[in-house]
Amino acid sequence: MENAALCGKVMTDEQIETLRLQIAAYATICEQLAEMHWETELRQESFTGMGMISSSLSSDSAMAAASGSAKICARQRWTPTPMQLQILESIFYQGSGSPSKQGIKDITAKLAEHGQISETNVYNWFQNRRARSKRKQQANAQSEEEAESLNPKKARTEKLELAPLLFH
Amino acid sequence: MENAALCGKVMTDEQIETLRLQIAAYATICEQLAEMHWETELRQESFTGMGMISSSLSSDSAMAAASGSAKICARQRWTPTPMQLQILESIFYQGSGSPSKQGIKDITAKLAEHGQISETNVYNWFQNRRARSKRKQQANAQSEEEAESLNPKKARTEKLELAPLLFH
DNA sequence: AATATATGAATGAACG
DNA sequence: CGTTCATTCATATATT
Repeated sequence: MENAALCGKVMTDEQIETLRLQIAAYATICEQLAEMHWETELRQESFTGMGMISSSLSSDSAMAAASGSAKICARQRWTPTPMQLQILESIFYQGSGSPSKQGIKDITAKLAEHGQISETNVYNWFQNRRARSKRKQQANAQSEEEAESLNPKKARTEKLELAPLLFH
Repeated sequence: MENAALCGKVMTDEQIETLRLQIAAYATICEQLAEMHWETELRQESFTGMGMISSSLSSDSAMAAASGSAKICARQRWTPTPMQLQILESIFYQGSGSPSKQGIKDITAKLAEHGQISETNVYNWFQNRRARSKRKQQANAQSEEEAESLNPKKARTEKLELAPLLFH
């Protein structure tokens, strides 16, 4: 960075923005790795039992581990990565509001390239998207009253749904 | 990193593709923002539902710069007036923790006499009120526990910001 | 001002 | 599918 001062900008603003996006993507990946790590750790509970007297630790230790202590991290809910969100939005926007069973499989497969995801996640996402989209329309419908009579500017823009994407 | 420009490819094809998609998305969003701007200017009514602008854009300097002097940055969150708050609290206290759809309409109408408000605001308020009321009770349940020693139950600070690192 | 808290809003998942 | 819950995010307000 020091050289930047001497030589002028090394990167355009756009490139810097690109970088920022990439960084965000990596942050997401790291989160997912962390989550995978936790899940693996949980799964190990059952496996580690093999080297021990499994019967004796059946319920008690399991309960103790589950309830009392760390349980490190209780399940976090899935959050779409920016990339996943964008893909989802574009699919939704392109008309396929209710993908079929197979469609969900395909979409899930595609999104899996950009982060951990399950078919249930995709299914829920479309469910919610539809529901909230519809509710928003209903809300808009209430403003129908006055526009009717005296408003000739019906060049009325299509109410479009936009894709909120972006990072925090 | 700073020498990347001198060393050939800085980004993989996939990364470039990602960038391209992002840019396309930004273009779309800009169009839609502009359109929304007009619409919101036309109708002063509930900016409640229209939150999509600020939250997602806040971190993006480029977008912020784009909006520039034009305002677009409308959305402030609703804040109940003391009078509205009092009415809401009394309704909640009187047992109607979950007002019906129609109930929300009525309440909204009543509160509108004391300041700008929308049904969504009322809906959210009751949602939050219930949730936080319940959480208080939960807190009591914890007193049963051994107020004890070393249970660091809250790994709560978790929402880590992780460092990005490297391209591949 | 800077930090801490309160609270309006967004959203993934669950429920009927 | 429509509605509700639980959690999280972001901002307004309070406190130092």
